[in-house]
Amino acid sequence: MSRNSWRAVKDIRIADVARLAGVSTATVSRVLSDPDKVRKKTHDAVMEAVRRSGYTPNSTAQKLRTRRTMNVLVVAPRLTNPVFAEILRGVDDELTKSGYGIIIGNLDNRREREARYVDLVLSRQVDGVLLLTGYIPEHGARSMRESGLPIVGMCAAIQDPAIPNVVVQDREATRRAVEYLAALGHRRFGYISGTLSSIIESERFGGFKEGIAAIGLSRNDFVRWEGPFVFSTGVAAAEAFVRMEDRPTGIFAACDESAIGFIKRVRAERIRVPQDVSVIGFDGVEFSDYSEPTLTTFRQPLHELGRVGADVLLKLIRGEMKSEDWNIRLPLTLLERETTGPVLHKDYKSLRRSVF
Amino acid sequence: MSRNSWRAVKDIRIADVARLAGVSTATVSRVLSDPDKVRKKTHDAVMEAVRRSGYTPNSTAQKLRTRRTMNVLVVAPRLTNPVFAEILRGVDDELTKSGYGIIIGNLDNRREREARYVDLVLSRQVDGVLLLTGYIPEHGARSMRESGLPIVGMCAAIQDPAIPNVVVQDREATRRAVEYLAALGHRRFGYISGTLSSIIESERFGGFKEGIAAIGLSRNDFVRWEGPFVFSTGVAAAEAFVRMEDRPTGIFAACDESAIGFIKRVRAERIRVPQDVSVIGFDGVEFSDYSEPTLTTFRQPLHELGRVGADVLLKLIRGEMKSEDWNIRLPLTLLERETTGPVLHKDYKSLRRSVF
DNA sequence: ACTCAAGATGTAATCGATTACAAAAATCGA
DNA sequence: TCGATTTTTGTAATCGATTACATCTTGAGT
Repeated sequence: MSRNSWRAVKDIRIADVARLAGVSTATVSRVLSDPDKVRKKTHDAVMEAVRRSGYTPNSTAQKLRTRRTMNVLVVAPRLTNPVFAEILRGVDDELTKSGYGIIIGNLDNRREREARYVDLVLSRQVDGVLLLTGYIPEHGARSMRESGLPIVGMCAAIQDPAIPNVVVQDREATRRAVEYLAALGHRRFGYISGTLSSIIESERFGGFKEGIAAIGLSRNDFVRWEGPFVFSTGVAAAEAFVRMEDRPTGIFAACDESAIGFIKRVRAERIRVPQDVSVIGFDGVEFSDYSEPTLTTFRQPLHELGRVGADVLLKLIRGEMKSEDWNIRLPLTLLERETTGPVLHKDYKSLRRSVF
Repeated sequence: MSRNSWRAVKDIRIADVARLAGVSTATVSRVLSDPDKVRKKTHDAVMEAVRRSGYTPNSTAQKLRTRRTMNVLVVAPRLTNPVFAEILRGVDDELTKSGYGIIIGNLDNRREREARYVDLVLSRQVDGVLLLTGYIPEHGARSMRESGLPIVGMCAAIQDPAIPNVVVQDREATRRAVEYLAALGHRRFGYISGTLSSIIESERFGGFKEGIAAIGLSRNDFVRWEGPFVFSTGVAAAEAFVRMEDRPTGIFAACDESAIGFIKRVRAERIRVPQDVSVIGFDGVEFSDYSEPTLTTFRQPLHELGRVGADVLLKLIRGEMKSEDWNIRLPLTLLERETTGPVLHKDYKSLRRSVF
């Protein structure tokens, strides 16, 4: 069986259409791309030939000739994460309007996969790149950076004047989270981290520490539990939490998954949320609406983030703007729901005694 | 500003490398694609030139010449659905091993988006198609079906001998769900549907009715609540449920989201799960592990489904097999957890009185 | 009817690789 | 060392479109 055994039986080229319509290939091309440049009568004849032959231009040939691929690479750390999936929807909506396609660069949290996507750039398979990671992938001798291709960062800011960033204000939001808990009377805090090497994590932890400082507390007034952005990180944090002598009462989780994992686990120990411990998440993914109790969290404008990022990239590709001075920072919304509340007892141990 | 203002300053072509190495373009090409065909000395000289110039072949030109794009189109109804995201991971793992890329066809539940992806096929931008939908998109005069491109169905079986299906046994599983609830003593059932027009839904509902018949009951012994595969469908079902006189005690939901939406809502009415009503979901997505109570559900082998589907498609593309007689059906696993239990009271009204 | 500009169409180069075929170089045996 | 054979390399056609430039039509103005 030949290697190309699967190919369509009939493959119609522009020359076939030209012959059928009795014109040159140039005319057929013009009819399809710039109809005003040909006479109505010719136009109709060509269109008729196109219809009858079922011709669709070979887009690879178009790409080669025009040097535009109409594709954009979106590099994401992990596709199963609903945050990235939702951003992707926004990106897709915007790109589709302009006829651009998406090629997914799913790192699946494995950094060695980067090489593959850098190659897509170097071999000119895309016209631009959206980075949902906080850094520019390197690869061998050359990198995306040197390719000259437009890149937009959509994670925490990439420090490079040539690269515009479209991000959310996670530092500010995290800081607000601490202040919000403090206003409810909390004075001992827990911080459940995300993936340590990620820039998002360091932004959020940075904001957290700013908040701690802002309310006049110090490094001694909080504990930090570490792990990636997944449910089980919250579960592990909860297990450390229940073993503590002097438990914090206000918990900030760097993502909703770990917040929910934490809550599920502490409730199994008959610790009540929010009466015994308040928990605040981050992201505002859909299932946080359905957790028990409903999660207090910051909702990211994910769809908008995707749309704005894609829009900036398209402007860059079209040469309608330069990279400098494009750092957009979208605000987050605090959803005050059921997992946070005022501190009931200063001394948690006495609380336990009184309840059980 | 010129239209191509973004393009890299230096663009190295194969001819540049050839000149640098003092050989012809044919030799450079051979060094890169079939190194054994050239003398070691030439090989080294060419590689040195490649390294020094930072050459990467223009893959669009390669595609045009070889008529292979090394891309596969994956058509999915909705990307934010964790089920599809997980399948996609499996697909990605398998395709990456063979050097193929993924182009995402996200329908976002809007059927009119199909045209765009049919065009990708007709304009020969992909070598094959994986359908996570239950039907082949049509478009204008021609369709994917006529393109002659290999297609693999990964939803409920597509009825076309030319198209292999790699699917899960959802009909059997749903039937088993009914029998499982019946074994716990349930005799009045509720069925929370998924998107009505989807083939998955009709498969699952079909299995449900088979189960009802198998335990000797009839159409009068269950109610069906309709809606798409989302949380709010379960919420709406719950609202109808609480208004009922003679409530069912065994609920099957066609997806975990609606099962969780249902549970969240009935608990708000102080109806207990599973003491008052048992709920069984479908899919086994990650957050079903963290719902309260932990959801009883069928776990789909999503990652494996993706890998197997991609593998079948690659075999088809390579001409290593024919489409006929390739219908793979993967089994599901029942996760018996906390939302199902034996029937406690035959008469639910007396139950309410006795409890509150 | 004639000129000339504007508009429509055709010819052929081009995008950047791969590869059939031809030509040259290396290898081998006698 | 010579010719036959095998291996290596080069030349040029090819994939299928777009588009600069040349050429031919059309129609307005006089």
